[in-house]
Amino acid sequence: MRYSKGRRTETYERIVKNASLRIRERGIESMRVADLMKTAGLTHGGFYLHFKSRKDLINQAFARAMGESIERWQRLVDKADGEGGFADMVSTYLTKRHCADIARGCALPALSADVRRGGAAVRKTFSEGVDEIIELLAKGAQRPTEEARRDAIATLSVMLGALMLARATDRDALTEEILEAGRHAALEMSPRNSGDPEAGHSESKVPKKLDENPPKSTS
Amino acid sequence: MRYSKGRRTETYERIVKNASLRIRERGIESMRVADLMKTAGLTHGGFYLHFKSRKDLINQAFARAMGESIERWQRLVDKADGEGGFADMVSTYLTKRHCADIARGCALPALSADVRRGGAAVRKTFSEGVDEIIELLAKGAQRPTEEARRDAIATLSVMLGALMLARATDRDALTEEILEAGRHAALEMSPRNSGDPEAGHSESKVPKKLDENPPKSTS
DNA sequence: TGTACATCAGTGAACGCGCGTTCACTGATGTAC
DNA sequence: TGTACATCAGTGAACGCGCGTTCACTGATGTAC
Repeated sequence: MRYSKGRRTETYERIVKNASLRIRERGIESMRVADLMKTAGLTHGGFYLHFKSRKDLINQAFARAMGESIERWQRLVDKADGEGGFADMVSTYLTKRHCADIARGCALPALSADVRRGGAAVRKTFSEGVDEIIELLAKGAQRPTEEARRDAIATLSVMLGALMLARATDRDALTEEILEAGRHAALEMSPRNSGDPEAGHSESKVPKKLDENPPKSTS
Repeated sequence: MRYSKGRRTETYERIVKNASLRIRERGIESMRVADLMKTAGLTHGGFYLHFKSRKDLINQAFARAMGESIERWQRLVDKADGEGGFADMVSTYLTKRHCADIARGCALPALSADVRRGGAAVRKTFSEGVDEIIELLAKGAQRPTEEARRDAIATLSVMLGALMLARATDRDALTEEILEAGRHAALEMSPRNSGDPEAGHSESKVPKKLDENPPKSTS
């Protein structure tokens, strides 16, 4: 099995993949070289055959996480353009499931705080990625670019903000309430929903199926 | 000067204060005991006279940061109830100034990612604090509690999300564009602004003075 | 087909460094006389 | 008022541990003959 063609590339891919999950789960700086190699079924010594340094891997892994996230947004937007509209997109993003599955979830809520404290390469990748996602969200709207981008940013901000708050919160009722409020708000302000001010208020379109625990004031 | 009454308490306070700034600036896990003591003008050995462990200080410092942030929100809301309304609150929060001054800024955007990865004490303090802030924002609204809370959470989410995106971004034009979009959206959805759907569209109330660099698509 | 050799992904001991924590000691202050 | 002593916040050397990085070595595979 050893030396089968492309073996080295396979290993490289496996490490980057694992790292892209790990940094989302535990934070960029918490990534440990030996720990990661163990996860990949290897010992720590071989690491430097594939990467110049720990920081080098971090840059690769972060780029991978961003790339996946952009693809994810692309799929969500494609689906929104087909059936469902933004409602599906929003209610896929703001769920308990996405709350729990940070490792495979969107890189924006998982890593934006780490990016701010991170290196230049990471910040550049992030900025370009965010701009791409904004473009994705704004593209479909039949309105002036500037306005569409503004609403796209607003939608992205609520979704990001609500998911982060929901994840950091440790009381189930509050978590659910935040997700529900986020879904409601994101839908109201999405670029393709509010072409005219009236049409924006689409209460009935917000799917409620995810509310096992009806939101309630809890303090 | 040594042994003047309350000297020990003063030192304790100074360390907690410095730590509360430091964890916001660099993240909870990046806080170093020796480094922090140096900032307080002391050597590392004395640390354990005041704290049981590094984690103990982290809990204290985080509680301090949350406390300050809640007070900050209280002041913002008080001011909003007087003159200015929500416009002032929003445009104070979503500025380049707040972007830059993370250490003394709101703990929510600075630390919510760290909270998710943090200990039980930190998560509890955070959850209770967030609930308090939601209550603060919802209180003034003359509408059903549930609806007011929902809008309060939405406002908080955009402000948090937009500030985090703006901070993580490294291109000035994009940063400004995100702040502006956040200001616009937060104002539209604030609990006291949208008593009826029509009154909510208060474009003219969003202060534009902060746009030295007019937002533009940059990719 | 079988044997000797070259290749190179992966191994694991070792090194240096930073960091949290401990502990015997210091020395300025307050107090007893 | 002056002197001896007790107190205790703060000092800094030392310890153990985890981690990033290096490097001489291993051993399975592919190739030459």
